[in-house]
Amino acid sequence: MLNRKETKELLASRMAMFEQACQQAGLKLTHQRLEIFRELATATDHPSAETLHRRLRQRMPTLSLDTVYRTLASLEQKGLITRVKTGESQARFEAEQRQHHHLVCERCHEIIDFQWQTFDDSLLPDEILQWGRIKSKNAILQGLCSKCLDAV
Amino acid sequence: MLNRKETKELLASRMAMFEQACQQAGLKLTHQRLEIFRELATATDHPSAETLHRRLRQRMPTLSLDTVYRTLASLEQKGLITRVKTGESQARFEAEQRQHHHLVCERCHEIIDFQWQTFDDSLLPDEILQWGRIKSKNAILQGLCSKCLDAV
DNA sequence: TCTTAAATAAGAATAAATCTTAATAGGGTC
DNA sequence: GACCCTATTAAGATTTATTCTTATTTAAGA
Repeated sequence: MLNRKETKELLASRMAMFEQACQQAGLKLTHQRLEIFRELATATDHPSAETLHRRLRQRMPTLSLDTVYRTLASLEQKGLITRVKTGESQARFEAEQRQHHHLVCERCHEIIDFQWQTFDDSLLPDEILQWGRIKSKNAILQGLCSKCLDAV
Repeated sequence: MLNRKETKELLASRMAMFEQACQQAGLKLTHQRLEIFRELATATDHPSAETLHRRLRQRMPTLSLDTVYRTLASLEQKGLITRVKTGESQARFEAEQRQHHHLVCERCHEIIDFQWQTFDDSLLPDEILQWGRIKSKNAILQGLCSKCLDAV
């Protein structure tokens, strides 16, 4: 695990990278955009727009929900964040862009990231290759987390 | 590929299995329920509730959209159909319950099923096992299908 | 500092899904 | 086959999630 100082430095470098990416993408460095990204980048629970808005409102009381939606959509479009594929009604997001996979609790909808090098290294079935251009390859595991198992 | 007669027989046996499953689940065999399932079972495009409703209305003009939504929800809850995990605003469904994986075009949102035995046989990373009870393990590939690649 | 286009807040509007209610229809019982 | 009971349905109202409209503000380049 990282200590507080290391975590802080990591975030600072992520924010610096984000600012650079925004400039290259032609996006202005607005306070709202920076804070929305920062909140998402520090969250580990793949929050929805509403959840982010609720959290950010603590420190930015005038932030509108629409701005959160609009910002998430534009950052997704520029490839700076990702919309998580779920079956839920509210869309959920993540800032993590390194290769990883998801473990989803079908009861509480918690989503956990995990690494799986063996999968990343595996070759695709041959029939797939003629389909088009594959851009990403991910695993989704579903089940019940231990908390939900206990809660029965 | 199957010929017309084989396809017809396959569907008949699926419908028989579905009827049995409904009875075991305590669901009445209503005309609407049977037709909604039949339509989904013969579709290969992972349709949304609205798409199913549009198709079914050709032969069932009084079918309400609400019934399609309600039926899909109850069949999902009984494990007879599956809600496909996408990032789209409209939920999409499939009747296929055999193990398979998805190939998704990020431009036209076409979803193709495929088999991947190597993946199915692979072992999960150790850290995962303590998380809870894993019920399913699937791969999602994303990219651009050949039609969309050509259309640029 | 000035300018300009992009971004924002607020509330209206739309889209997707669910709820309410009265009517209908499986499917078990006689 | 007629009857009954409850699940299911259609229709339209409602809720929830997201997007649009418009007037105002602000980042960032001249």
